[in-house]
Amino acid sequence: MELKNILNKEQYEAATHGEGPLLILAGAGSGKTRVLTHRIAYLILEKGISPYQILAITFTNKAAQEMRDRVNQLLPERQGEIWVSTFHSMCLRILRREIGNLGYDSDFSIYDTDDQKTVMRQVFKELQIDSKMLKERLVLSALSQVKNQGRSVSDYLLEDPEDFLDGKIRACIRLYEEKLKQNNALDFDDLLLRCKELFEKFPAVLEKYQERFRYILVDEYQDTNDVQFHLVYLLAKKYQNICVVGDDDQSIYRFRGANVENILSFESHFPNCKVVKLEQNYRSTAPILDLANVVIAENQHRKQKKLWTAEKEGLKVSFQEYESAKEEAAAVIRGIRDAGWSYKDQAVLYRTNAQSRLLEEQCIHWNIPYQIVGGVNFYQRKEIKDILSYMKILVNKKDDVALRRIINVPKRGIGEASLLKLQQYGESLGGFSLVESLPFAKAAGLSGKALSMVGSFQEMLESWKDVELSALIDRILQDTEYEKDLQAEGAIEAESRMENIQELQGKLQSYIEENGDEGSLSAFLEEVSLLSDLDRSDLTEDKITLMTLHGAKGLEFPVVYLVGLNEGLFPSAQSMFTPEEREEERRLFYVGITRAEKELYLTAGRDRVVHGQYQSMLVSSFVDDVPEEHLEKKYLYRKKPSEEDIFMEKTGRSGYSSYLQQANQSIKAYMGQSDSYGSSGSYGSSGSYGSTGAYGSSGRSSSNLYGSAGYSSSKKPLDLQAYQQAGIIQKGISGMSSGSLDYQVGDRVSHTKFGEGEVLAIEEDKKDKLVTVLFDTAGQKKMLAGFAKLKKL
DNA sequence: AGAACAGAGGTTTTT
DNA sequence: CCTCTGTTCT
Repeated sequence: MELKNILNKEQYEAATHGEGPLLILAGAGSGKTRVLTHRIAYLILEKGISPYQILAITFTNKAAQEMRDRVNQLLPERQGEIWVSTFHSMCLRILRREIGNLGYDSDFSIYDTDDQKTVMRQVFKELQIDSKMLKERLVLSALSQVKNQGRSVSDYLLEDPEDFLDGKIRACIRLYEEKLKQNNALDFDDLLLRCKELFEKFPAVLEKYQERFRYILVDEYQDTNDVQFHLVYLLAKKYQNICVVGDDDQSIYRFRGANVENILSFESHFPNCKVVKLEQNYRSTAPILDLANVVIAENQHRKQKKLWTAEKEGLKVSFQEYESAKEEAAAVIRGIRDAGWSYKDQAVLYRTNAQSRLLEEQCIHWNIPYQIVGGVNFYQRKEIKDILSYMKILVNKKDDVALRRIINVPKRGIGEASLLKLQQYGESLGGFSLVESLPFAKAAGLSGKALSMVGSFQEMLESWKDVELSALIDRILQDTEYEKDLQAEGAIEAESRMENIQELQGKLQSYIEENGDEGSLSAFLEEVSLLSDLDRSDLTEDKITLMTLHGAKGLEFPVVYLVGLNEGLFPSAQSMFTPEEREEERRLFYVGITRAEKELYLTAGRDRVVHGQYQSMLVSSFVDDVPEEHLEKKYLYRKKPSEEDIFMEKTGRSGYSSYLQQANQSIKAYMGQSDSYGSSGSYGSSGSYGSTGAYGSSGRSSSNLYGSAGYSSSKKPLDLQAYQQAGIIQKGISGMSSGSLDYQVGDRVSHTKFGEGEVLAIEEDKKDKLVTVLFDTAGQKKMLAGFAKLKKL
């Protein structure tokens, strides 16, 4: 093969690198998949490596599929021998074989985010924790963090809690872990963590896989988290034939534990490593690439590099602000309709899934075929999860979560009371799960209708034992009369749900065709449990694509619209506080820009509905920051308003700077005399301050922004409302929830994002207590309500 | 046990 | 605004 003619110098160098570690720093659009696939082909054809010894890891199933396809094109006769999989599916495959070592049954279930929440809700109930005080997702994210760092959860639980709240969190985690074990279930994070533990505790097992996978390739390495790094490290340790590809500028998964350091310090983990930089971009025109370079150059923490292209021509990139998000959506969709491109060549990208709705409405209105990728996951839909739960309990008899989900769907008159009896009886038998306890319903004390229904339910399960896999879904639908139950919701709804079930059936059918006799129910469930909606998308149909920026990673389109470039939305309001978060948002912007091949349009809408109320938003600072020569900008009315303007608009007064001074003095004075406790006051309790970018009236419902919510306090140390208006302090930053915990006025506290602060007031706001804290971080004063992320010092 | 009602809370991003 | 949760009533 004349690789030299197909690849450029650097690509060639990377593809034909021999033994030893290799780091490929591949900029956006620099042909990294090409390099990876050719490298695989090179190893097999030129180096005589057996395909069996190659492991390629990607981030999504879709990417895995694409790589498989492209490798197959190069090596049609060696299909299927190479392991191309995601981290999760790789670990799953290994665990299915080896998890016996860790004391699990190999028929374990996999719990997705919803299942995790279900379990955590049970935990809260059992520990009698009020979900006002602690949020399920807070505990789950704490746990996820531990797991993603590759720490052993049992070690973590041995540590002393840092405070009261932390103690509660740990108690929840302990019980959660017990429950998962009881249910013979693993969550997503467990798949990785257990696999790592397996390798560490059983050297023989590790060695087996080290021997097997002599050559390892990892794509999107910048988004690996610590466990993933360890897995790679362990597997590659012996032979050091590890090749990773990534771009630190495209690291956008920090929120789920991705650690950019993994790629930045790869060279120190694998000392004799060869580094290849791919900087020539083959995707985008010069103006697009130019904008991308300007944007990403603002980030401090990155490896220096500059993409270039031979493609000098190209349409200039433009930015347009619209009156409202609705008009923005309309203009974009009309633009798509009138463009000379086919629909499938055009994509609209946005920051949050919620933004898809306006666009969808416009597509319907203008009759444009569209496809929303992501959002509500197919596999998380109620009807799909129901059917899958029926299937799950046939495989894993310990899966109480699945059983509870469907034992009364459709309604059978088996309620909470009956389940409790069953559960208790099962426990008395020595750890019987609910499914295992079903035959003992009578002994457990059930009677009447519930008893007979449990009996027939159990017979039904029994009768499914010998049903052919291909007929199973139909049988379930038939025996449970599931469709009848759906009808209750309404005919249209039922129809679409049945369509989804048919799609699942189709999925099962093609699974059976692919796997033949090898296919089993448990293997099917396993495959399905790791699929996401992104994997379902078919980008070859002639429809425009709507998706989040995260979903767009790794894809490219001739024409791209980046919508919703409003401060508070993108960059997101919750990620503007630390430089790291801001940089990550900017990388996301960069990823968006670099998806475009020929044309790129940036847009914003001034007014948009947030929580049912209109908010007027500023143009994103990401747009403001770009000099005119790189981006043609059309603001609607004016440039970004000054602080003075904002103050004017809100208060109708001038003299912002003297006001600011006065305000600062007042705060200082207050902090100085903070031993005089007891002040309380409810201010601004209308609480719709969502985004920091909101600065007031759009003429519609601005009153809530600085409106009349009563300030009632006997002592009135601060004119808090005024401070809010002046933008010195903020209240109601989302992500912090209200509740009650033992804080007192004057306590020093620390917050994960804002650093140290002092409890300023504890207010009684209807039912909930609100803890209000004044933070003084990096010279900026911030007011927060709630305590979810607070630690007492 | 189940339906009907009221109220609170919630929006990043995903394997 | 819309969805999910908890409560009350049958």
